[in-house]
Order: sequence, then C-alpha cells, then structure tokens
Amino acid sequence: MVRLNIQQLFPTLTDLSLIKEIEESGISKDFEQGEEIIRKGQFLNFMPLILSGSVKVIREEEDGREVLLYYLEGGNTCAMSITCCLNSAQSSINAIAEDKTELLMIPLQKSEEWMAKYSNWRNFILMSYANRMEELLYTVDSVAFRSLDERLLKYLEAKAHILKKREFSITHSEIAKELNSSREAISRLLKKLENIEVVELGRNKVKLLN
DNA sequence: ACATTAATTGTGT
DNA sequence: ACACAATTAATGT
Repeated sequence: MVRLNIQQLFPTLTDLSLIKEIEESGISKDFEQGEEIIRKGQFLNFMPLILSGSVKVIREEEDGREVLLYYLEGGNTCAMSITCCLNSAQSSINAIAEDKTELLMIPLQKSEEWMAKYSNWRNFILMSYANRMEELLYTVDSVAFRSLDERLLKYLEAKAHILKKREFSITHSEIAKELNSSREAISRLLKKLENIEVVELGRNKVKLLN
C-alpha cells in the first residue's frame, strides 16, 4: 500500500526499482497537528517526503517574530531540506504539521546515491526545488507589494485549500503572528471582511464564506 | 445554576 | 502600538 501511495502521490517517479528502494529505505513517521517537524538550527539527516496531511514552513526570528513562507501538501518534499542536506548545514526554517501528517523519511545517503543513479529522482528534486522557489517568490512579493488585507485573504484561502476546510479554529493573534502583523490590525480587517460577508467570525473561529 | 477567572476580541487614542 | 473595555468560554462552588 505504500507503493500505491508513492505512485499516486509522486507521479514523476515512474522507475519501479527506484520506488522499490524508496519503500525499502524510507521510514514513515507520523506527526500530530501542531507538532514541530523541523526546528531552526537543527541538522537534517533525512529528506522528508510528504505522504499525507500538510506542513507549514515558517521563518522565525529570535525575538519571536515570524513569517509564513509556504505550505507543503501530499506529494511535495521540503525544498529547504535539500539545500540543507547538500552542504550539511543547519536548517534555516521551522516546519510545523498543520494537520495530522505522515512523512516518509529518506536517509540522506540514499538520496545522494539516487541522485546519481536515477534521473527520475534527480528531476524530482530539481522540480520540487523549482516549485518551492516559485511559491517563495510569490510570498515575497505579496509581502513587499500587497496590502495586509489582500494578504489576509490569500492566507485564509491558502489555509482552506491546504486543510480542505473552510472553517478554522484559530485566534486573531495567531494569524497576526504568521503574517507578521499585529493582532489589532487583523481583528479590524477580519471585521471588515465579516461586514462584506466574506467571513464569519466567532471566538477561536474564522469561517470562509462563498 | 451562579460566580469567578482567564483568554480572546473590540475600540479609542 | 498601547491601554483598557467588553465579551466569551472554561472552571469551580
């Protein structure tokens, strides 16, 4: 059943002997919602493939400020871990399970071995790297050029997409933290959105309408 | 059921 | 951004 998952989730991995190797050396690991997967400063000795659930990738400052970089879902891999693994550097980001999440940990040596051995694997890594880069550019310019209300709406939509839910239990200050804004600003914008009938609010609750 | 308290949200400056 | 008010949920009595 792992094989089925891998073929469905990672359609570019067609080489059967590669899939067999992945099955053999991948270690599956479960994370509960909210659990830390990778901490800033940690050394990585594996490459995580996401089988199910979703992961949010956060950039965090020492003073507690943070920005949401992007979400990863089933079929993705963490691009940061690639950079990190190549030069055995410390992680520069935090990754948190946004949902109940299942990962397949690929030992670093295996990944390197497969890079040389399977063009499938090499392309997969390259492509996911390129995709993440794209996502990242998108968030960079939304931070740089978009107003906070646009960002808030995008944030909610991205969250809805990733969690496959339109209603979240989250507080205004948690949202503010992820967008690196203030709680008051978010409260006020959310209320505007509520008046425009775009969202419905409650304590610990934001619901996207439409 | 009611009172107390803590957390979350609202508002004016 | 700050200070404080208001509201809501959780908990104890």
